[in-house]
Amino acid sequence: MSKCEQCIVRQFSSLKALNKDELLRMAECKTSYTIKKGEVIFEEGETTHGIYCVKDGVCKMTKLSANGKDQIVKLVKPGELLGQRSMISEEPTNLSAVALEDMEVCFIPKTEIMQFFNQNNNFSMNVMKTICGDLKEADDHMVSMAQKSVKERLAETLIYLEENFGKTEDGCLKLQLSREELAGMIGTATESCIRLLSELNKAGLIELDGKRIKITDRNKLRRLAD
Amino acid sequence: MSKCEQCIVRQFSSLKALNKDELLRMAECKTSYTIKKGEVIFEEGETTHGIYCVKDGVCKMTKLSANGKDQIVKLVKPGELLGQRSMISEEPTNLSAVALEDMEVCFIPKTEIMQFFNQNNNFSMNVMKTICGDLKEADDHMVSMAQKSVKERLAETLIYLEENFGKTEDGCLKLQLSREELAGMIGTATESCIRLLSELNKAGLIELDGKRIKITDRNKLRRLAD
DNA sequence: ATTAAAATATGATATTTGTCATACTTTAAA
DNA sequence: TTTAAAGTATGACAAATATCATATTTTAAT
Repeated sequence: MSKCEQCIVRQFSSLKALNKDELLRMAECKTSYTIKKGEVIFEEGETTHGIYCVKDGVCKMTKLSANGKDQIVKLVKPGELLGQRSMISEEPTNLSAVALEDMEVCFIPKTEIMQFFNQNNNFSMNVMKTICGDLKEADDHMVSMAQKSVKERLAETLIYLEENFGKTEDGCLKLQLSREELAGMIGTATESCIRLLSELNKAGLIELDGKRIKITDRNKLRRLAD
Repeated sequence: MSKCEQCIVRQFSSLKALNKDELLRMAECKTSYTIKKGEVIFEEGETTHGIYCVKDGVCKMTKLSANGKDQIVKLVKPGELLGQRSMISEEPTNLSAVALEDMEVCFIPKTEIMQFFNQNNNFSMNVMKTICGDLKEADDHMVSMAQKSVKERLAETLIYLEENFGKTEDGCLKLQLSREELAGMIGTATESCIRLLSELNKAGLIELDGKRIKITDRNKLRRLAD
């Protein structure tokens, strides 16, 4: 059982407000999991009894829409917490969490988190601020979906992926999504996504090498995204 | 200065967790406003220094998109609070609030709310739960925007308006939105919205009488919405 | 009551996007 | 290494949606 005190990613989440004593208690009751790429952490509709702290690897939060397609609502990276929303609301989760890479996560039971809420006001405020940030992002995201064209959303998403998940030494997006997943992020058909990628490629804004994508003209791409 | 203790709408918001003492304090520092239909309560980008409690009337929360159209992100009715998100995040608001009807609202300064956060854990949890509920709605809304057709979104929205804002004695939607506003809710061009309303009218699912809309076949409309 | 302005309605047309078919390429399993 | 399956790519076409033009109706100001 590793010590939460020494865990670096804690610094990036609401958990940074916890004191030594609280961290020791958390270390004792947490459970660590290794999750392989493609595996499900929890599924839409499930009741979770705590939250997951992502130590390593990225996962997607998806929602199955009425037409049978998986919409990717959000990507979650190391340092972030999973499942706070449904734990606080005391409802089943509205989203599924699926690993996009091999992951390491720690599960912290609800009872423990609730104690922190009661004892540590800084922690509560941190969680509240995080959720408020998520809400703002969700609203902005919704407006994009409603008002922008697919091409604009694709451009926007490519820039988002580069800014938030970085690039490899040769300049390609580090986070590799399938075309289907990319289509699921921007809310379009896989073929449309592929077609528009080709178009951006021909226009010289990006380069395609199989699954790998390199942004070659960031400015034009950003202008396209609005 | 009216007493918060006796205000009915308080029961519907996070404020129901406040005790007598806290309510007295709040009554002393709050400011009441009357807002006429069409007036702006706050504008996207403004910094607010507290929250508004809606006592009467409905308002729309909008965001101006890059293409110059106002997207309606959310409607807020009596009993709900306005501006919590940006107050907690300590950021300018990302949305504008505009009255759709004559309104009565009370402004409660941030300092006061922050004291409640520190003293009253029930209140904090209530606020947190409300914001979590908003987040869930925003995510669901986003998926609708991304995956549903304009016609499906229109059907969905009409049902939402009836369920949440009721109907007049003669069965029309009580909340009267202009076609442009309705288009702004579903994220489409005003003409498309008008055209689809005509279509639903001809198909016998709704009846149109100028600006007024009556749902005549709720089941078919619901099936259309998915 | 009259009139101008705004809102609603509808047609014509262009553009965007989705769907289906099919070919090619990569990946992973036997 | 071979082979099947999955993923990527592209064409052809259909459907959905936006845009522009214009007519009609409603609303509000004079």
